[in-house]
Amino acid sequence: MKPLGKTAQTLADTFLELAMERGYNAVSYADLAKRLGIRTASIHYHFPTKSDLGVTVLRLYKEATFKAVSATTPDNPQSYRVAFENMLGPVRSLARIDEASCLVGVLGAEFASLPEDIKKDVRVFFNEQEQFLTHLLGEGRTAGAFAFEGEAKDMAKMIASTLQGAILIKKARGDCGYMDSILEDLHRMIMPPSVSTGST
Amino acid sequence: MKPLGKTAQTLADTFLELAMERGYNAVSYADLAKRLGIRTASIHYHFPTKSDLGVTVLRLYKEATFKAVSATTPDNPQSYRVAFENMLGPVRSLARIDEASCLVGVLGAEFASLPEDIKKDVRVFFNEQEQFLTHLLGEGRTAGAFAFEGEAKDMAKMIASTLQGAILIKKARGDCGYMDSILEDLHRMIMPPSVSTGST
DNA sequence: GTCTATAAGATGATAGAC
DNA sequence: GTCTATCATCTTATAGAC
Repeated sequence: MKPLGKTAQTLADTFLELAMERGYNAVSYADLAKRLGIRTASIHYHFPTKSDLGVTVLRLYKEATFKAVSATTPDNPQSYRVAFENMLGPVRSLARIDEASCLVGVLGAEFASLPEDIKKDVRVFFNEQEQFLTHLLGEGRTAGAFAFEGEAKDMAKMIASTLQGAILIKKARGDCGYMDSILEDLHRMIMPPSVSTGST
Repeated sequence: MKPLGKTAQTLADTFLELAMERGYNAVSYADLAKRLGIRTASIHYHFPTKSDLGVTVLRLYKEATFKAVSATTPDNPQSYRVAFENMLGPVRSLARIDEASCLVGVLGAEFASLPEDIKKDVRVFFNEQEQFLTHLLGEGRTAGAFAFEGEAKDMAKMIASTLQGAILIKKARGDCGYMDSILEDLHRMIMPPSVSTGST
């Protein structure tokens, strides 16, 4: 929606970075203040409460995650594969940072301890991700872009779960290469035999 | 190793329950004291520091997870399938509790904020799980119990990641049925066409 | 083993000056 | 927008009585 001011944006960026490493509960205003060289009171000017900050960061994260998704064209099979690859973009970025994992996954892990606003947004994220993937896979299969057995929704759940788990294990093991075989396997799982692995 | 006293055991059980819902950082001695009807000082008698408690709980969790794994018999294909199903036992239990997810996954999500002892144990857990699954799948395939393409290690990573991610998403969405299709899909992924889904 | 009492520090947050 | 000062509360942890 409305663009953040410079300090607010830096605060959001920093909070995201730390939360992806430690979790929501382990990031304090004091941590952010130290990083930016300001006082904690100044942060409250931009984000009155911690949950305000969390909601904003989650909103930006969601926008970044779904913006990469180009519009698909029913008569062009290739467009579905492009959309799928776009969806993987942020994942591939995260895969290279060994201390970080998906913000939404982290929040999911801490779920019961989160403020109500954030709980809601995490649920919405997973719902929308599943819907997006289900449509992409279902319509893409009809268009001949993908090939797999069973329901599109079940494949969407498989892919979302595998990515989420892999990125988490990658972080805990500090192994940047962990996701390589996973991404290839997922690719193989939905691509017709003719399509080769599109690694970046 | 050494069995815990009654209070220590209850403390460990309660900590596990709460940590699987909220994360490690969001469970305090005050929470435990309230639950057991004792004072926080009493908890320090059983577990001097919080990381002592965490390490103990993680050890018990690991033992419960791996104990279900029966010894496999190379000349009996069925024994590999039994071992695989035993491994899924704890997962199926967790799948039915909608507020809970895997302790190790939760700790993985909070990784950078954890005490060093616990970080180490989390890493060891994931390492051993991968090794166990790799051997089970590899030798099981040789024995004719499983059928899949590619390296056993890659399939082990797929399965571990998918389970971890699915159980996390299940918790965030509060959807007990979420894992049903996932477990069936994983089954289908490694079982020869003749073997039907062994649902509990 | 459990208690009271207490400490020392962190935490999220506010009021009001500049 | 950022600061100082201050707050109430929570957090892990210890000393010592019962």
